[in-house]
Amino acid sequence: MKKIKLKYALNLQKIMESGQCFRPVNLKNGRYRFINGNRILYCRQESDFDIFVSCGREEWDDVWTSYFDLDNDYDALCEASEETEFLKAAVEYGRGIRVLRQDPFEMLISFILSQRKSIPAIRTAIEKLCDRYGEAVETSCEMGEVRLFPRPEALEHAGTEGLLSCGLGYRAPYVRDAAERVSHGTLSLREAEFLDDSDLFQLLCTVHGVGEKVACCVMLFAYGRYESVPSDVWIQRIVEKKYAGEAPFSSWRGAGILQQYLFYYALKHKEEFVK
DNA sequence: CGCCAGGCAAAAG
DNA sequence: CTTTTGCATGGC
Repeated sequence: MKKIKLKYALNLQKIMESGQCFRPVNLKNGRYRFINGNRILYCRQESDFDIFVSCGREEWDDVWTSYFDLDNDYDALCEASEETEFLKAAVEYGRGIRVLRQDPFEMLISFILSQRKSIPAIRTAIEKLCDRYGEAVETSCEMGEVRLFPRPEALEHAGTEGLLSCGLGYRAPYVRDAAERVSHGTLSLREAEFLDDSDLFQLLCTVHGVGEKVACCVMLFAYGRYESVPSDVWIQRIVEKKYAGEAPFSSWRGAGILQQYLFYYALKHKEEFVK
């Protein structure tokens, strides 16, 4: 394990619980496991500014720094916005959260199947998909075998029946359609990187089962579009309770990042927000 | 058992 | 164009 000193606060537990990722785990021996594409990282947290990682310095700099968005000063974003009392409290409470830059296909599928599911149920469904259709990888740390998120071809060939057996329900055809389009090259998630926000949004919405909210999640969590602000039931509750029904987020720079603090705060204070 | 879940597409008004 | 409705299944 190599020790890394961080420029900005990073908190693995908060990231794991912030609803933007579904596969990272706390292994309960003080170690966390993150998966980014075909790379696997084990880490142990000493403080918000010191972690031990299983990779070398080179891989950390090349792969994980951008995954954890560690060149971005989130506190500066907060100060630059038209800050509200609640935003300040939420940023304080959630300090160490990072908006991860995750694999586009994984995000597309994950958020398509997330609709009308609780976060624990989303995790269960995704793990089943990985166990059945993901490539098995042996880790060097004697941590056993890990399954990667399935490739588009694997989900395409899983068939609606296979997807149904992972608990996808009525979303199975949506996932199949998306996997097929990516697998056939009809939808190029790599070229989508070069589209501006508006074109990217419209492209994502052409996928069956992708609406405004899912498209925003993919833009924010896979493509680093930090002005993208997914609006779901939790955000609507926050707007009602704390902003008198009118969301000021959309005008903030880095609104997607700041909104993530609000979302995390609400998730961890359910009593306060559930009607 | 009943209720709800990081919504969406299709139908109806 | 805006509003309503049906949706499969797991977690609690």
